[in-house]
Amino acid sequence: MRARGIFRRMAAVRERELVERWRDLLTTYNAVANALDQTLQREHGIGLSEFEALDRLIDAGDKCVLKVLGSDMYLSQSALSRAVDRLERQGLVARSMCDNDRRSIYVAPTATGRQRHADASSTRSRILADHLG
Amino acid sequence: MRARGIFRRMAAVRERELVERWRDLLTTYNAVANALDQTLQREHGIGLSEFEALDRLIDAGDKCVLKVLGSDMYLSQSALSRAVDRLERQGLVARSMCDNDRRSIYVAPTATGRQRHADASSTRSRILADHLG
DNA sequence: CGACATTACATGCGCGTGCATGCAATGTAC
DNA sequence: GTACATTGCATGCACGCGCATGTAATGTCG
Repeated sequence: MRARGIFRRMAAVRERELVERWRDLLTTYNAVANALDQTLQREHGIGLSEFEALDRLIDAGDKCVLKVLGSDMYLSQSALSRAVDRLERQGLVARSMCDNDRRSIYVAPTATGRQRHADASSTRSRILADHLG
Repeated sequence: MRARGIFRRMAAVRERELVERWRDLLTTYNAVANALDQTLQREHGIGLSEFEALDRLIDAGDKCVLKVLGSDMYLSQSALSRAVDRLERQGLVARSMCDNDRRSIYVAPTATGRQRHADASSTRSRILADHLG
């Protein structure tokens, strides 16, 4: 009887810890994400999702099928499609057909896109150092 | 000369670590937030923001000025106002006038709201244990 | 007292998101 | 070969968000 009470109390403590960790995650994420999004938008004219897509694209090499690019991202397929739309409209990436599988679409950064990414990367480092340093 | 190279390399390593931590934060947050939002919506008819508002309201005691409730939340003032709208429309909280300062508005959970919160809390614990355990 | 700034909240607006769907290309079964 | 399922991407739609603004109540200064 006494033992059951102890176990229940331990479980309750564990739950409170989880909730606290979750609230920390919520506030930290929103603070960093908002700061990044606003600063990138103001200083480089691109939002957070566009930058993340461009960043992972350049990380993956010069050319990447859209599906592969989306496979390790947090965005849904439609959100990524539209983020690439916005990047393309600014001339930062270019879509091209894939001959092997004509359903797939290659995305490649342009020279302008590479430059923009380099500029924005230092902004990202600054914001991340401010919030996560 | 050699020393400058070493420092630059150390700074680069530190930046890569920050970016990696940030990507972890992005993916973890989105995974937990999406799972929580969908499960709460499906099993209890409320979204993540509504639950967070209700949760903090009950944590703060029975009655709370809207401004105070928003002070430790990640949501903007307008987003919180509308989250409370949705909670009120479902009869889970009630707004009331504040006699001291008639600009302020009290928010209080109803009996139904307290019950819904208790039910949803166990769902939250389950999801958090799955993702952060 | 009156004029102006500030606070607390609600709301119009544009935008990015996920979901569901559409469409064309590919794979699979017979 | 034909019929059907599946894959990769684009798009209509509803919705929640932040920003800017509106509105009423309060504080402040002369």
